[in-house]
Amino acid sequence: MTIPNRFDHADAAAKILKIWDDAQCAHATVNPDREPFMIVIPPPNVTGALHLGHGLNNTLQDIVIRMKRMQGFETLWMPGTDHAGIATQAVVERRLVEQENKTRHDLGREALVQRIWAWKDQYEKRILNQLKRMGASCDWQRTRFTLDDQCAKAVRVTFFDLFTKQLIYRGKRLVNWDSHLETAVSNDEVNNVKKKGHFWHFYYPVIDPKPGEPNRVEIATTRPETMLGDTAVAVHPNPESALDKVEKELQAKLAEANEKESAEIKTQLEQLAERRKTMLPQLIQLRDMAADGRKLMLPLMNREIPLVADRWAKPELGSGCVKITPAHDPNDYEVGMRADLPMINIMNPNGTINAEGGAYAGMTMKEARKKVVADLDELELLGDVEDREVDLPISDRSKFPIEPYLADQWFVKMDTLAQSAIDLVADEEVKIFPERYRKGYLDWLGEKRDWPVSRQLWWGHQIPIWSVSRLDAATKDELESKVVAIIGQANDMASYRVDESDDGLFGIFVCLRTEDDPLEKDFEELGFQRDPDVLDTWFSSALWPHSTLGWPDASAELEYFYPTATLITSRDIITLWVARMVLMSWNNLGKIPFREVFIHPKILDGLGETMSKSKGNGVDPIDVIDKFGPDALRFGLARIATDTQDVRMPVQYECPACEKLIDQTKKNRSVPTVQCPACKAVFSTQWAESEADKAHPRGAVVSERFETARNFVNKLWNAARFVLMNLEDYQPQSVDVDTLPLEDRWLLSRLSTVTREVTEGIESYKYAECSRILYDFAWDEFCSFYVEIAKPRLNDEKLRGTTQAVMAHGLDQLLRLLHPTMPFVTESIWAFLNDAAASRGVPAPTDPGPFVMKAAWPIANAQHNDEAIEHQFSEFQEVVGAIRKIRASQSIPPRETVPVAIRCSEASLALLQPMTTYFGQLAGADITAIGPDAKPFETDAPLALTSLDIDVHVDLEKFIDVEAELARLQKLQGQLEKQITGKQQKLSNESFVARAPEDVVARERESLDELVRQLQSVGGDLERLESKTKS
RNA sequence: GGGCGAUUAGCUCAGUUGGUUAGAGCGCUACGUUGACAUCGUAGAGGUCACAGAUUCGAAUUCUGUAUCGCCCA
Repeated sequence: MTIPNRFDHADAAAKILKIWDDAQCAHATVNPDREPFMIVIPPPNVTGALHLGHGLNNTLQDIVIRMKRMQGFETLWMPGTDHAGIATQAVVERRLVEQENKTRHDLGREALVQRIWAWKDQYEKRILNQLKRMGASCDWQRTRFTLDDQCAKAVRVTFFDLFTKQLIYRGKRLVNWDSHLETAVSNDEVNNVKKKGHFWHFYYPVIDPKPGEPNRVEIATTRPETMLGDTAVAVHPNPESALDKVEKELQAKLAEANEKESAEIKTQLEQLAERRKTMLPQLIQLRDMAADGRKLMLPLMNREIPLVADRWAKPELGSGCVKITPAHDPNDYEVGMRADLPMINIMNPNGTINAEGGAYAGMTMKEARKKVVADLDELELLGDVEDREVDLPISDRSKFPIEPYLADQWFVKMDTLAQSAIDLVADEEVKIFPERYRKGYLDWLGEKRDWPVSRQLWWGHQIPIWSVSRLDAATKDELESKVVAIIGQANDMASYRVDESDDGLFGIFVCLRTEDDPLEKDFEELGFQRDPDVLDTWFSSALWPHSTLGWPDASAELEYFYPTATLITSRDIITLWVARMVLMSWNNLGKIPFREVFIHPKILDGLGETMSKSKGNGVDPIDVIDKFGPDALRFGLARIATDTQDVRMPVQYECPACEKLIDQTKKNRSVPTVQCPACKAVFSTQWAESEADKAHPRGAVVSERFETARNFVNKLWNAARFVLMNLEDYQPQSVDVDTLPLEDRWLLSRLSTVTREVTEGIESYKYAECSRILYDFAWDEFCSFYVEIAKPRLNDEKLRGTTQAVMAHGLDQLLRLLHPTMPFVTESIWAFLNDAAASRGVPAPTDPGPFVMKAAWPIANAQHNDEAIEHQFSEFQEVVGAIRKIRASQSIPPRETVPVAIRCSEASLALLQPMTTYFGQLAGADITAIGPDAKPFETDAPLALTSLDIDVHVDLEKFIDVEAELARLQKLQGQLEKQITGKQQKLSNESFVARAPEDVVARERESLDELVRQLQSVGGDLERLESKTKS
């Protein structure tokens, strides 16, 4: 058998994928003979290709899925993608502008949607291919898309149900308006950035002031243009008590403050006192004027606006008065609601000033701002202009500033829905890991804020509501009776509601349960029009676990697989997605969607920033796979998935010419070409646009963090290669475990422990720990010790057969345990192992099956677990280590064999005697004496293993380097003395001796004794060596 | 402003209920390639566990505060 000494992942992976696919290894069916286990994939957005974060997310899911499949569950991993309304439409629109200089309105709804479908097809294909190449064992025959017919049906039925339950209502609400995309975006899609701005002070004249009253009021704003929509100026209803309250808080803070803070607070208190003196009387006067109904003249618009008393005005800040623009500021909106103020919308959907802005109509916000300030200045109504840092809300989708905007939106009432999702997590029906994320989930739902679900987009599930509005009472009654007549008996398919608006007019809203219902036409003939808006993407994602299984239709799959077992996702969508899946599942099915949720860390780049394509630091999993292989990608990700903290992963460009890795910096990650510092070749990056730049070969962005994992794959491959090379004459045989030599029983015991730890670890999402356990076991125990010991045994005809049996079993078990993390290399080796040892196992050989992917997961054999054996073996390992240390300090060449004498107890002798030959293999040692009577050599290098009561002596006759030996012993002596001093101090501390538990004290005493003995022995050795050099 | 988390070797991270000399990988140093593996082996150097207090016989670990960083919410 010839096996190459490198695992050719590129060649193997494609073949293995095909074999699995042909054998339908990942296909799940309803199978009453097995217990079901299902996970739904968090559907990736079709907006763009997958990055390393997806790589992590899907690797973790696949590890669980693969283990469960091997454990015999009927395992379904449901794949699919998400249409990601705003994000995807925004990308396509941006390209439209860039490439054709067209807007969506130039194209029209149908044509734009068609373009987005084309985009979706392209990226869905790419994404699914990425997942497949990573080895994700999804049931690809069931692949879904949040906008496909089945999901659409689920969305429609759910929406109708909520509408019928009166949980969907229409409201004018202040929304975050993206005036570039011309849609509302949710709070979660808004980022606040700090920007330098100004604080402009204006004066509004008072109309008919009474004697003694001021003739103008000062207000200040960071957004002057909004004054066009002002409908009031507010002053605090009780400025004195408000100031008292502020002062009280400051005093309380002062009492607890440190020196530095207290100075600051004192200054604030002084300012407050000053304000009380100079401004309070005026604020009280203004409050009284407000009570008396005094009005102000809004400049530029020449509109009378009231002076109102409202707690939103802060007497401790600025002039103490605040302008109120209810239609363009969230806080002012609240004031407007409280004081029943008119709400004047001054903005067009595209962000320009509308007719309400009078002379300013048609200007952009920016232009209007400039002009308003200039005009007020002209009128001598402009006061100070301060520099100030302001929070500027930016749309995460378009990167344009957000305008608060009053718009008609559909809302889902969250009250009872949210409560159900709270209860289910609070009662641990749904468990969230790590547990700390529970709080955020519960707090967010606890606010029970209604969910605005309208999106002014074309890409998504169009809202199934037809409406007629602005009807007077009589017309309403007439139309309503017609609606009732049309609906008639079909009230399970159509539903309506009537709303009265502020101005006493009515609107009628009809919701239809199914797509293309013939009733549509009937309503349209009555003048009903379908709402052009689409639903928030999360509405369809919220149904994902059950819509993918066929809901609302009854399906055998739904019956069998639901609820799913676990959801593995990232923390930023706990509220947006996880919470909504819980409440929607409860609403639609009365069931939880999943029993557990695991939140995994995020991957950051070397600078601690999130990876993203727009920064240029994003890593494509495919690039990592091409360079390091899919197993290395997966193992490399799994081993960093702890539950504590996000992971930093420094990234590099790979020079396509010389393969050197070049660290990414803020500078070089945003340039179109980079010159390799090693070979001076120039390569292009994702930013290359000009033909000249693109002509250079592309440099992939990867991370050297995957080298460790790649090396591990190689180590496993080569260990397997060794095993396979020594199985040529393998014959299956049963093994009597009790009569096996120590090293075999040690391996079996370790396998039992590792199997238990890994099984429990994967079940509790401890990926990093499992990876480490497997890495250490495979490398440091199986390879470094078991295989090394097996070498001489395989040359011994008497031992060869059993050795082959145990070794084949060890490799077999290791492959199974590693398979969920490293599916390709393990499947590849599995095929070779099946050729060499078709039947294998301890104690009795069995048929392992054609695929490790479908092989049985190991069960920790408690009978093989033997602590005494493991302890004994570690004695052996320590002796090996001692010999190696002495050799290294003496620079004895590895190929030289050195005589070694081991002084030990009778018990240790019994253990070590049968293993003497292995010291040769592992430490190049020839054991000349072993047992209680073993003596030092004439030219001796000793090392005492006091805790084991073993002295290791190496004969240096042929190699003695006195200086080196003296140095080694002196260093040892120094270390011992330091430790002894520490222990002595500890033990001379009376309260330690008195108060620490007895066993701790006893252990300290014992170890001190041992150290002293060792020091004496080293002292003796030193003396002998010194006298020898003198003689 | 509120909440959550982090700070351990040059880098990236582990570190169970407080108890021998705080670990790993990469990087670094020295030595070593005819048979599984140089994507390797053996050994070594490298740490005031962010800082300041408190609790305790004993603190990387528990508590309080400070600083810095990250995320979420307002």
